[in-house]
Amino acid sequence: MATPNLDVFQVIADPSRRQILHLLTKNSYNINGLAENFKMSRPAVSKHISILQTAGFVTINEIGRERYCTLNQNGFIELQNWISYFDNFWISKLKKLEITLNKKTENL
Amino acid sequence: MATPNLDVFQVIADPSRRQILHLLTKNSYNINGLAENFKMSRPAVSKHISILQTAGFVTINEIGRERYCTLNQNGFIELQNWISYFDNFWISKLKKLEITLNKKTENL
DNA sequence: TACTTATATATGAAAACGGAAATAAAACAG
DNA sequence: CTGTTTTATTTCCGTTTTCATATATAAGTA
Repeated sequence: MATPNLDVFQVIADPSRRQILHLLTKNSYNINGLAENFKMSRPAVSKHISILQTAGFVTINEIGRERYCTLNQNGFIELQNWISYFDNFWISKLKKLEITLNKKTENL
Repeated sequence: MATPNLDVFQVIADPSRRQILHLLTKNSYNINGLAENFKMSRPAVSKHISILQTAGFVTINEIGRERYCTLNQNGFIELQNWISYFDNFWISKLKKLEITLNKKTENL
């Protein structure tokens, strides 16, 4: 299918894909089952799932001709790692503020 | 400027914008200062900053004709909230596994 | 064979990204 | 105060990418 190799940020940028992930927190679905919950066609869902799988957000269990999708944590971890870098920024900012305040209270 | 009102996911989907955010963890920059760190033009940087500001990732301090950009936590919090919903999914999955294991060990 | 589930391919529409040129506004030199 | 430079934005344009559909194909199932 030549699934485009999108990074995790591009993958979750699409609202339909986020909705799919949301659905998969409730249950495991095959492509048809997912498509019933959307207005888009089955080929469209199939492509999204392919993208989600490639990026590590979804795992597929093939049972006969059906493909059951469940959430995969890997994609989320990659996102979390990116955010945690900035968390450190806020934490160190708080520390600097704390130091500044301590110095000021010393002079009281 | 009619900045497109992108959601936080679309905002961080662009690599240039993520690079800008990364740079802003090191320092506060004005538009020119940012542009010096990229191959793109100043208008391009200006547009990205506008998008980042609208989405709550960046705060702008105007000093004369210059506009100094610093990180704003709001955008990151919105992202974190989305991810935390899925964190709960993994946690409850672990709990279910724990219960299953407990039942099995009861039978030993 | 007929039906179901899913993917592949080709196509079209919409949006994003970036550049160039024009515009706006503030700082500054003479 | 006039003209110039600097900083930044706006507008317009072209390219590229993304998303979705329709159609056709492949493979499992009854």
